[in-house]
Amino acid sequence: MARRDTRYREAYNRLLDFCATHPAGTEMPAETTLSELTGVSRTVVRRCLSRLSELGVIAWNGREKHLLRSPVQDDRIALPDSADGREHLEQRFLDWILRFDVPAGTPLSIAELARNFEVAQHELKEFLAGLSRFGLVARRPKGGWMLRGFTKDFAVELSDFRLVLELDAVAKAVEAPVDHPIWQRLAELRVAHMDLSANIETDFHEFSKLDEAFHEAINSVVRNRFIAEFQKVISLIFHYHYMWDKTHEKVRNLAAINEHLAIIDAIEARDVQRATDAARRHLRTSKSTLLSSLRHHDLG
Amino acid sequence: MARRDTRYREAYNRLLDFCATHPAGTEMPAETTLSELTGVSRTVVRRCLSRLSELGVIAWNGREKHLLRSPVQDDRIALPDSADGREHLEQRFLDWILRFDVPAGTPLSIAELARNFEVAQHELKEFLAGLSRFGLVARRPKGGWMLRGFTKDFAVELSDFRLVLELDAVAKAVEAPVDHPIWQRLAELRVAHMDLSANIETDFHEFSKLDEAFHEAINSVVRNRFIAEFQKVISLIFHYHYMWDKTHEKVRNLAAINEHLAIIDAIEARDVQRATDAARRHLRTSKSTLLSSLRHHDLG
DNA sequence: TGGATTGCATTAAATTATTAAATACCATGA
DNA sequence: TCATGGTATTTAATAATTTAATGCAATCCA
Repeated sequence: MARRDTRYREAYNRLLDFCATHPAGTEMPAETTLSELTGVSRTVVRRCLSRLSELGVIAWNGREKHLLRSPVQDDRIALPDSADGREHLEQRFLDWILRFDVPAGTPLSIAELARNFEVAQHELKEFLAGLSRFGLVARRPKGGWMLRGFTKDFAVELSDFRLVLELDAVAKAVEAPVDHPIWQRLAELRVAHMDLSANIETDFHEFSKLDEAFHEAINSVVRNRFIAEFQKVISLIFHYHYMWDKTHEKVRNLAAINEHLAIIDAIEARDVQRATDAARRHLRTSKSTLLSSLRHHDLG
Repeated sequence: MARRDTRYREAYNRLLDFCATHPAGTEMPAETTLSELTGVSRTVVRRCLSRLSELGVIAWNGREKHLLRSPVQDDRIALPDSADGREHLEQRFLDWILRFDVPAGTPLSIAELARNFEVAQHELKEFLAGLSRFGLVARRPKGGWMLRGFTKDFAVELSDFRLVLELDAVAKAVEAPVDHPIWQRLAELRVAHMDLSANIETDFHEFSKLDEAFHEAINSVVRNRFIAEFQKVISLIFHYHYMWDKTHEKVRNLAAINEHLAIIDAIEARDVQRATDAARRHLRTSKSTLLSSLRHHDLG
């Protein structure tokens, strides 16, 4: 029960590795040194030394501690299979909402989500608490959480807000220094867009990912924690709702591809006016798609 | 240990009140009905009925449950003194940062904060997780949290962004319907500003609160979850840094009061151009104050 | 017979308790 | 005297526990 001792286990194995690089009889460094070496506190180092001493790998008596024998495979301590769960939790959570078309108002069960995503409940709670700051989820009156949808009015405002952020980003992109990674990125995106355009008949559903990549690239020139976080959620919401509206998907996506290309052209030409105009046009399309997807979803 | 039974206690007392309104012998309603009446689940209702039965207030046998006697004061169950902690946690936390001039990079101890603010540790953790979405706090590599500061570049961007949001808000305020609470609020704020202006010699440090109230009022016309949350943090950060710079505080605050009054005038006159110009002027002052406060703080 | 109600079991969420790890402080010895 | 080790205290992570909610089958009475 209680806290995991992964830290200790990892440090222990690392110390074992350290021992292996020295011959028997070698004097071990000070606890503080080992602590820095392994990146853990002295408390953990001492626990490790204790075990090393018990197993007879070292002799330990106060400051006197020297290597007795080379460690063998059997001395190693087992690690719990690395749960990289928290890493991509956001990605996976948003993806889940998208993929299963989770409707607004759905109660979110901490226990169930934690099971499915294989993370601890408290981690999921923290995660939801974070999302609630964006109004994406909210606490329910009698406890628990729910997914919040948004009304048409809100969708309009969100679109407008997105417009403001993205026009700013486009303007900054146009003025990015020549060695900024954005140029490389834009060149790649241009190719990807043209490829998809060529195979639009079959691969039109691939556009969603490309759209996300495109907007992320544009916004990457804005170095601002606040805006970056918001952009993540905004792009999620747009995607989320795009998914709902399957009507004319191919035609719509082809049109969007061309709008993207126009923006890329203008940015590469370093033409602010043309770039912001193109962006404005594209975002207007986006907005109406979002609104119509809301309508369709409400009817269904 | 474990979960609080406040819900049960409150429901129980409410049921007692209900019993008091009926004479002995009255048949009690169904569990479901009582559940709706008290706003808790049937599980809790049954626990309450159990106790009522034990104390001889009712006779309970399956569906047969009737009042035996009127409840007396002594039947009541004690409530834990209402911890409204979570309610104002944000306010109090931000206030603490402000008041004690907590510098960037300060490690935040969950345990200590939870003690000081008298909330449970897990609540504080959720709260910090929320703030981390705004980049205001962050996890430290070896666990725990820290307060993140921001660089001068970031302050500039934040100011610019604030400008965008607030100009939008001002423009919307000018077009607010006549029955919108903003008008009442603005009238009150005008009086408060003039009062403070009259007593500026002694009360100039009171401006900080007024400033917050003013900007909050302006932004209250924008009905958008995202922007609203954002504004909260922006206003916090501006306050936070205002506090650092004590130079010329009186003069600066008097100037700001007049700028505020100019904005109020223009909004009340429903003059968009004048209002946005006034706002732009005020926010320019704000920005330079923010930047100079950063400089002073860095030097100190 | 069927709709409402209860009894029971399952599941979830909130909160405490417990353990691992970090840190602070004192003691000691080269 | 300063680096190092010993010990105590404190903190953060997480499991365990309790309250509360919910779902389903059994049951009662019209």
